[in-house]
Amino acid sequence: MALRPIPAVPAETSKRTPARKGLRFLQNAKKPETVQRILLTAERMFAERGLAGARIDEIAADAKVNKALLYYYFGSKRELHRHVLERLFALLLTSVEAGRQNKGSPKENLLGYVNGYFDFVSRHPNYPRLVQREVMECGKHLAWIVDNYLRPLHQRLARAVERGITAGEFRRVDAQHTVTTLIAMTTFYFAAAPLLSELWGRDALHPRAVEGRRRAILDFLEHGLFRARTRSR
Amino acid sequence: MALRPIPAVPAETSKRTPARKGLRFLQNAKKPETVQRILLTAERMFAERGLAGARIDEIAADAKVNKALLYYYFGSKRELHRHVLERLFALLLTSVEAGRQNKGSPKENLLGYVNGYFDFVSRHPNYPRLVQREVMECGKHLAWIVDNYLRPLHQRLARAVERGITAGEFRRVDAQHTVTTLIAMTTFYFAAAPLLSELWGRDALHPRAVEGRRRAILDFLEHGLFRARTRSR
DNA sequence: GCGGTTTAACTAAACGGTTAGTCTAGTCGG
DNA sequence: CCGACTAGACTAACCGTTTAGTTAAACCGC
Repeated sequence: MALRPIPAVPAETSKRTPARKGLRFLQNAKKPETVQRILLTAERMFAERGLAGARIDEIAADAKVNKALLYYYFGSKRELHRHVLERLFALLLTSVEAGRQNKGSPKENLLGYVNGYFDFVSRHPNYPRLVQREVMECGKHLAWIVDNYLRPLHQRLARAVERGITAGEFRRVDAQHTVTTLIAMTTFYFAAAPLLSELWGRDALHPRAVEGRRRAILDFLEHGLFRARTRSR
Repeated sequence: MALRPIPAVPAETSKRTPARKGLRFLQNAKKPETVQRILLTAERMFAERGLAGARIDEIAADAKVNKALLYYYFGSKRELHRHVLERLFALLLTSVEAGRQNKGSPKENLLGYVNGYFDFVSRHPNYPRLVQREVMECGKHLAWIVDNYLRPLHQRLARAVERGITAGEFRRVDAQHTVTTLIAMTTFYFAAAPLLSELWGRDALHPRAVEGRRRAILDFLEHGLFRARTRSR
């Protein structure tokens, strides 16, 4: 049943991230497909079992390379994990960047963010589990992620909500909690997809199920946040 | 700041779960407080770092017992982990059982569940992280948890939603997705509490913050689910 | 074009630190 | 005496990491 592992999805853009010193594969990269295969396999494993639970041997075997190659490219398990995360965060940022529209009403603006985030996560279903894992342990690693990636996103969303409130399009809600709820509705669904598949007896990541989820979120959002002419307050 | 570990909370009832054969501490239990201390420490560690990430030596040291005592009582790391989970599930079931009210309108009924779940989670903030960890990996362990604990709960909630719809009190929403959203709004908040604390610069588990979250959820629920006279559809 | 050199990609196998789990010998309170 | 518990040494396996190579292609002077 739907408890098969969730495959990692490669980057949609062929151009790679700018060079980082000390990392061979980003400088010359004669065979980028191997590095990709390692990254995608690692993404899947880390999402499923976490940094501590994933096994280097298994990642190497699944990626069909010798495990020494992981060290040749990434230096250590932690570094590999960091690269998996950073790759996804970079994709998320560009994805959200692409989906935003500064013109348009606050409602259209917010819906752009919500749909953008939902699109990204449905294209990268491992992302929520990887981030959830980071977010659940209170280490300094977390602070770094928050400062560099999550806080900017949350602040944008919060501002979008506040603009909607001052424009009178949204109800007078708590912006912080509303953003949390928005993120939760998408993130939880994909992070708990194995559970929901088991629970419903059908694959929660099937495209039809995913679109159903999107509709449910937009519906809830519509009647939970937006002030319509026919509704009070 | 708010990145301190989240303490585990002991059972509210003094009576223990019925005896299981093969487990010394449940049969005679001359010093139940030691067993409790082990369980609560393990709960905190497993929530923070997961089964694979938590260290037996560290749990023993934090619980101020000799490591051999963990094996004396629980036999293995996995068994200890299983007991931590089962203890919490048992508490959850009794807690939800206590909070339900079959009389009353569908709305009151559903609110009873939502508040009951919220109360339980806010009293046991480690629960969401422990369960989230289980739910994210697709093992057979998951199927067992779902069948025994999660499915019954979800079904009750789904029926509560459906009754509200047929009674005309709720909008005509998808019951499954609505339940998922209800669970998500509470679960995600507490599971991601370390993140939110970091993000907001204040402790997300502080009682005032927790009550703020409850209000936000109920508000969202009110305007997202319930059909009011003044609202359309 | 051709031998020789370099370099990136990759491997087999060992190495060694960590850690779950065990054992012994014993203490202490009732 | 017995059951709860400790101190701490110990083991065996697991698993991250390293080493010491091999292969193949690109490069280069002639």
